[in-house]
Amino acid sequence: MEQKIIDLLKRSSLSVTDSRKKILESFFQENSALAHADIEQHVGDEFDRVTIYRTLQTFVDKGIIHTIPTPDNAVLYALCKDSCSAGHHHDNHVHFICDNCNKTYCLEHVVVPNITMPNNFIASQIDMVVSGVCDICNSPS
Amino acid sequence: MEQKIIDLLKRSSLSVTDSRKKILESFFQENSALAHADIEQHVGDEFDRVTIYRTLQTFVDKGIIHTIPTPDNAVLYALCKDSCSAGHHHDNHVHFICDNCNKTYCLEHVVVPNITMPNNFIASQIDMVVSGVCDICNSPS
DNA sequence: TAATCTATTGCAACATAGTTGCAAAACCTA
DNA sequence: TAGGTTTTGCAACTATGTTGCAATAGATTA
Repeated sequence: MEQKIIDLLKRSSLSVTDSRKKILESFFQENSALAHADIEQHVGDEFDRVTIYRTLQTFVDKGIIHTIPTPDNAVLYALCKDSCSAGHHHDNHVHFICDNCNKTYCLEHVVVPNITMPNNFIASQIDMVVSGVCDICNSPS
Repeated sequence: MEQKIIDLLKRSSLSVTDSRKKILESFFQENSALAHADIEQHVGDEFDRVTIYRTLQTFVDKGIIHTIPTPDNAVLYALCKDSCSAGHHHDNHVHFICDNCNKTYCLEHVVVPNITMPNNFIASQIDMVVSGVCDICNSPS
């Protein structure tokens, strides 16, 4: 784990610091999208609020994570898959927010469908966010 | 215009007040989705910030307007069409944000396509936000 | 249309989210 | 390990949104 994270940082030409390692660790451990507050909680008060903001921004810039728009307008961050490169996300999958457990998933295999735009409208980016009940919350206990 | 607004308020069993009239007027005049800040600007300092927040919330509750999630996580509000009733929006159209003029449109005639969910995921709501260049910005001047 | 009751507004205070400048500390390179 | 560079923490600030409560405006009924 430690090594995987260090490699990822180096590959993105970022210096390896404690806060970056800890924050990336949160994403690998949780395996779902995280809000700023989730991360703050996960790393404890080991790092300053500002550092977390700046680290997340850096990760977005480098294409390590991407942001997800949500219906209630909280900012969520999730790990990008390998196909993402700095500044150019191939982020055309659907996001799913569970109304029950509140987790957010990247549905990597559900591709955003094409839509027909009205005359003279040109689409460059499409965000699709589905909410409902996830597989875990939906399975019989 | 005045009468149309008063009727709409009465139909929603809301009392007719100056702030409600003025805020609704903004929506009818602009004919695009508005952020809280847009409205604050439009009505001037005639009304308190708090009043605007509460009025928008009331309108959402009554199904007069609906919120739109945006990729940069600003809250936008837009008029609901007649098919919306209190609490139950038939809000299955696509929203469009112009990267150039920054206006947000409800593409009333572009219906959110069906998607196939992974096993055991159940979708209850789908939000689709497209960004790009709108017809006005795209037409030759 | 005046009296009364209820709903709405404005104010003040607070809470949360996010940003910026700058000095101190940590990281990387050689 | 010495140097320059990057990152961090602190403090202060802005923007955004919320709550309680007293004052006011709207609706209702006689």
